[in-house]
Amino acid sequence: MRSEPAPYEDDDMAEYDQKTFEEKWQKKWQEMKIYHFDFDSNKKPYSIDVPPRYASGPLHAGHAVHYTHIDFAARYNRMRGYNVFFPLCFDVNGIPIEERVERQLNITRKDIDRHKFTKLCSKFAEKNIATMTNQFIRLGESMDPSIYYQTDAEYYRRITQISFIELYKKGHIYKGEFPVNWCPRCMTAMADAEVVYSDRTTKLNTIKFYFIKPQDEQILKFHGIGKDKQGVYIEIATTRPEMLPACQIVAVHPTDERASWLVDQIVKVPGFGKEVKIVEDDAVDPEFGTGLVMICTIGDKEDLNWVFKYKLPLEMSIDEEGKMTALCGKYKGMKIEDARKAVIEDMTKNGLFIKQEPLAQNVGVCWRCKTPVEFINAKQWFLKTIPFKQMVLDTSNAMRWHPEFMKIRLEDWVNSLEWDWVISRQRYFATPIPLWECEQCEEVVLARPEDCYVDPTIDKPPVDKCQKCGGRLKGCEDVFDTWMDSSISPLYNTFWKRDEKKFKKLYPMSLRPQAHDIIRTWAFYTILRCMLLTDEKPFENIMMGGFILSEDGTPMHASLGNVIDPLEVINEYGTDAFRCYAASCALGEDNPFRRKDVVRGTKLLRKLWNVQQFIGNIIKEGKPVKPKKIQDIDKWILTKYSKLVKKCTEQMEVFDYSQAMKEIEYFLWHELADHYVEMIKGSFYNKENVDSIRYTLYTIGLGILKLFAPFFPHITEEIYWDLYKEYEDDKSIHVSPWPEPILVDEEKEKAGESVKVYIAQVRAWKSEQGIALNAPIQATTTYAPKETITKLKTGESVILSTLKYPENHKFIAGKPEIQETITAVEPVFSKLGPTFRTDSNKISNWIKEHQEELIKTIDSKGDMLISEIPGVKVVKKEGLLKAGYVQVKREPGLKGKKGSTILSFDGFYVELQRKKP
RNA sequence: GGGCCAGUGGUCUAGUUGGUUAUGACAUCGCUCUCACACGGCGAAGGCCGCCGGUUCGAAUCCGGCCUGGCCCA
Repeated sequence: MRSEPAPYEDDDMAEYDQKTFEEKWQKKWQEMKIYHFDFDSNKKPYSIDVPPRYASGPLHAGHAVHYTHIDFAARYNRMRGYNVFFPLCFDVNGIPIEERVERQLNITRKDIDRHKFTKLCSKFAEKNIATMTNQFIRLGESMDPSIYYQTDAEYYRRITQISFIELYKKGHIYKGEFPVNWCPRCMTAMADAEVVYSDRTTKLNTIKFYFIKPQDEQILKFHGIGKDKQGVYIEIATTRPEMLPACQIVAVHPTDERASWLVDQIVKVPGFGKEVKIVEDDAVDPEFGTGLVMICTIGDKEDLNWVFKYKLPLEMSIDEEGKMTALCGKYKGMKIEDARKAVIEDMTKNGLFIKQEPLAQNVGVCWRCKTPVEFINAKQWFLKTIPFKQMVLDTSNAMRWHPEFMKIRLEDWVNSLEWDWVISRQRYFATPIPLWECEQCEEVVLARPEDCYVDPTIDKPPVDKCQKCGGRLKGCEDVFDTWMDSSISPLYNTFWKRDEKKFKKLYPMSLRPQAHDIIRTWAFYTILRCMLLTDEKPFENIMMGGFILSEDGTPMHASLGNVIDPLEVINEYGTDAFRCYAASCALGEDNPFRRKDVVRGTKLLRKLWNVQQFIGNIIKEGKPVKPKKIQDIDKWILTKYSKLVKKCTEQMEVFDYSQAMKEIEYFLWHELADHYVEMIKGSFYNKENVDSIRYTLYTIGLGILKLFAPFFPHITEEIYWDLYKEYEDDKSIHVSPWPEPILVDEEKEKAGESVKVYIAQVRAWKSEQGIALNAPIQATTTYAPKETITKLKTGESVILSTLKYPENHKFIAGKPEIQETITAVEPVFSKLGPTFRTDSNKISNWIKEHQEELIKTIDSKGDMLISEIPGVKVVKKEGLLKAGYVQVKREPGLKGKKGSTILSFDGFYVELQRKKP
């Protein structure tokens, strides 16, 4: 690295080239290995349960922002002195990868050998992993590759399997025959979480159900009831006529006027002849169709409630492949859509069909292939969740949520749960369920934990045959829902069942960062599993990221073509600028991608660079020691800086990055650059208070660089090495300690503010008058109230330097002899309101309407009693002005003393010598 | 249909223990090259704070209803 700072006079000041040094540091950091978690360290660990990135494709800007937020936490805590555990990791199991591979090769998984297929999936994922690993580097992520994991590796799946065996032994796992969400295309069961809802138009068919008994003619007066030569019938509207063979009952709402006639009657299912009873149930929507509904096992979740309520048999009309079952008679083996058409055709032929009309419907579909989800009765493995609702809620309460309202979403989800978690999938590319079953008696033989990882479709069971009946054992072909893998990430990370000592040290983890769309899955399942296995919460903090939308405010979707590639942004503006946008995204809120904030980032970075170059020139002679006397204006900026450090630290602690960033930015740009630097420049070049200024600028320069370091790792490292490294021991700013407040002097801060205002006003005035800022002005006297003068005098040297050292200048307490007129008297609502309540409107109106009179009175008598306002009754004798009920606006006359001009600013006056003619 | 979040100048955004003059950025318009920075500095214009109602002396802020967008669920 460079050792000699460039001399100030030289033109070859450090060049600002963001992109070049970003690349340089990304390489160097890898060589320096500063982001490695140290297992032998005595430092307190700060462990992050990083979301293992799903390996189905490259990161988009939304992911990039989330991982950048996590990196802020990692870098901040590293500087706070923690031993940060921040693994690079990927999630590799599951259906989406299978699906991409199927689409890419134009095959289905059933076309080729199971194990060949999973190899293809691995290969596909590996390519994406390589791409994303590079993306993480380009994003400036300080992830640790030495604690890398991916969820499809045997070392990881092994832990999933062991956790299953443990849960099985604890009695939390069961195999059940249960209607499950089933995708007929993917041929797999799905968790509720995998069902998405989609609006589509379907057809509502009205068909005839004939009564088996003759009916009273009077019944015909009701709607939905008719008669033809075949007899009296009720009309029922259905979107699923192919499900008629599984029809169990017909229902009508209890308040329906037809209910008393219909309930307990028997009707015949059209086309199939089955006889079903009519019941009354208030779950029927009287507005829908004819207000009469048939209930089949089972068309949707609502039907399932009826199945339980009326204890209906689980007759299924649709099988696993989406074909009609034997129950459907002549329609057996037909596909759902074909069967629907055929049934309608046949009924039309037989006069059972009345009409068909379009219907907008919100239907549950497979989240992956958008095929409408069916329910089938299948044997599946379940993890009990319903008995543990309270446990999850209690655990969630024991963790700190950021932002807190996200916790409500988990609570709502938990409270609405009705079923246990279906953890088996009829897929290939996932963790095998580690058990064998007896082909005769279905006895379960679990794998031994020490044998895991096992693949029961290949590996032999621990025993030869069924211990119960001697039957042959068959390896389980089902695999786990991928959430079974990802929801033990805190256990994997902390060496559960691998290294008890490490586990004790690392569990629970410090932070779970994640996005809010997977609260019901990742957060919920993780809390559930970890509690069941360890009886302790998995993490201390949950940081919930919002959604990053496209620039137009719509969600990013490949199909919409609005996906933003973070590398494209980085190539154009640089990583630190992208991270500036990321920092501007408030936690937990939806943020559209704002290119402007990236551009703003480039400006901020340049400003930081320039300010630091200025400081660099001032500190180039060596590290300044703390001087015996720190000048007042330096105490002012050091106080402001110290308050910034304190506030910013608090905000970083609660992951409020957008706020923290804003504070630092404001301090840098305005307090430090616009005011402090401008104030001290003149006196510094004049060699006044040099030690104090050098110390102040070094302290703040380095401190602010550190505050920025988690956000802008590249530029801060570059500047650190350029300007500070030769005086500091830390080999990287990212492993240097977080700054501490230096001093807080409230009085000097207030005085400094007055000086700041004075100088800013003078500079603004010069700018307005078209006077060059470095031009001297012949100010002879500054007038102001006594206390303001006292404050201004503390900054006399910087004031004089700003005024460019007028020959003689005096501070005088009081007002210059000028004509000053009151222009307005305004009511002060915050004072009037609490005192006069209802009357305050009356008073303020009177003040507004009697300006002239009021101005006169105050001008001549100095004040006016509140009681003098007509209609106001007060006990105390109070002066309007004295009690603070009004504010007086004054304007100085333009005339000053002979030979001089008087300028008035807020609260002070500067007398200028007129130029000699 | 339900839960949560958001709705503030042309665009984006800060601000909610209620105080009448609402923050900043981008864009626009003046002025200005000053020895860190013209990708800078100084200034101007631009808002019935989504809509309607309520509470209050006073509402961007509290309450109720509605509309729009996002996420999740049914």
